[in-house]
Amino acid sequence: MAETKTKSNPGQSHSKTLKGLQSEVQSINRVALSVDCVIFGFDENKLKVLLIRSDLKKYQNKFSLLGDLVKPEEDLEDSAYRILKQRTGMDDLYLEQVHTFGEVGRHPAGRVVSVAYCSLINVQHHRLKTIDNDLHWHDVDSIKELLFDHKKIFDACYKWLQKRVQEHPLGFSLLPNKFSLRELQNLYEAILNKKLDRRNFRKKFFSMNFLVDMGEEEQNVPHRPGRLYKFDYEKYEKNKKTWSGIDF
Amino acid sequence: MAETKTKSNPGQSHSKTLKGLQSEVQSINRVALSVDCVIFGFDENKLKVLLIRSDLKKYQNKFSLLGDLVKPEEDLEDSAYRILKQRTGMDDLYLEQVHTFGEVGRHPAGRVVSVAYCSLINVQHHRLKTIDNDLHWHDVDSIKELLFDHKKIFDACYKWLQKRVQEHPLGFSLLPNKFSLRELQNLYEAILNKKLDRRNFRKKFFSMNFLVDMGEEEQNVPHRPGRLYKFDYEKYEKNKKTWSGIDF
DNA sequence: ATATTATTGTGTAAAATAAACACATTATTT
DNA sequence: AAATAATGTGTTTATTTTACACAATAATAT
Repeated sequence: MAETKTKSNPGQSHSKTLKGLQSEVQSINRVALSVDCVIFGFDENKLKVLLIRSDLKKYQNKFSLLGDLVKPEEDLEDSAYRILKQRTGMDDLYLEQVHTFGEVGRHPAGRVVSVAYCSLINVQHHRLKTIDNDLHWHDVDSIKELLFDHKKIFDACYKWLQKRVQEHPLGFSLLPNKFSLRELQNLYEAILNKKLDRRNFRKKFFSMNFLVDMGEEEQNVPHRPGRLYKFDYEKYEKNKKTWSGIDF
Repeated sequence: MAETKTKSNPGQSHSKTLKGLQSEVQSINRVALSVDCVIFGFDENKLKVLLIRSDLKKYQNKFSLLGDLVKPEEDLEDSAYRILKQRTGMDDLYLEQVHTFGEVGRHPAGRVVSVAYCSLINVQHHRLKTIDNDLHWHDVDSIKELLFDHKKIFDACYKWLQKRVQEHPLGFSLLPNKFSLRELQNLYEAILNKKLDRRNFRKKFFSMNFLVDMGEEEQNVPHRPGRLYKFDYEKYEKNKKTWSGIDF
């Protein structure tokens, strides 16, 4: 919040005290604030989203994003990290704020404004410590309806991801540390929902100079194994100025 | 907000009632929510931002963004439009949400989470109905310090604008309805803070097929006058698929 | 009137990037 | 040993971006 002034008193400023503002902030005009996380994963060559069956009896056959109220003494972003930790058992996940949804009627329990965050996780890691029986991965293209306005929130985050992944190297958060170029391409094809040219795809990523050849090969594939690479963040930072895209 | 479940009770769901959630939403965990608007203008070939001298006695020598608390019965976006209307007297301004700032200590009056909006206005129109003596246009490159964390909010919105203007035709909101290509280029140079090649600039905009030649020329310029154009939103919608950029 | 000034309006060539496309190689399976 | 299925690699073409110069025009100064 910034400066408020009564419309009837234009041109007269310095009329408010901090104390007056404090009481305004502490008593009236408050709303419930929540965070909803759209957590993407990548498994079996499909883009997935982590959902939970609604806690609420009335809505128990609907799926929902993972969210919670922001606590009064908690930074907004910390709130999102807390939800991720509670739900996945994982720390240090990729997390970015996408949009805030604040229509009056969006939540049946009253005025709840929700800040949407997008998170990307490595499904393999998550599998080992799945915490909650009601949490499930859903194919993104199977999402037809969600609780409240969560479909709208999901759509916004999915579009955001499709755009963002073409400008920033965030897809690696969805893959194991070591991956083949085929896996990387499958990921991009799943996110963008279109086929890409294999040779041009390889050329493009190699030219960006942030993939490190691990000198290893895929195991247990029923065909010639591909080389394994890892994403090197330092090399990314060093080279990103020289690329063509805005700031991939 | 979405689904909350006590950490101590994993795997057990459908445990909450809507009523229970309602009381949670209505009593505890509430915060003050505000909207802060970064209002850009373009005048004398410079990008400007509309600021107000702080209302608060304690901070009366600091400048501030234009904001207010969100009312309990007001859509978030409507809150932003209300602020714009109050401060500029103008309706139907370009407005887009940019980011939400929710650190615990960001506001001295208590916990205030703020949603930042970016707005673009035609300064010529605004001049005619300036409402408030404490409102002033500031060159964006003169902004060194603002109230609270408003500099951070401003920076985020300015970066957002620089990126957004290269993907969407929103710069026209900053210009008069009729403008010369030189004015348009000056605008882009001011926003991006760099020189552009005049011939390539013209070629690019003409190729996008949304500028309509008004058959008029500039008046009162001390040199050969340029032709005047207007931005045609319908033509933009019709042709935007055919361009090179992501979705300029 | 004339010259001067400042800016408009226009096209092409070179460079960089993106797109299209085929075949030999290598593990695995049969 | 043959069949399978995917890897690894380069070139050609099309498209996009960049760099760059000069004649035309209206206003101003002389």
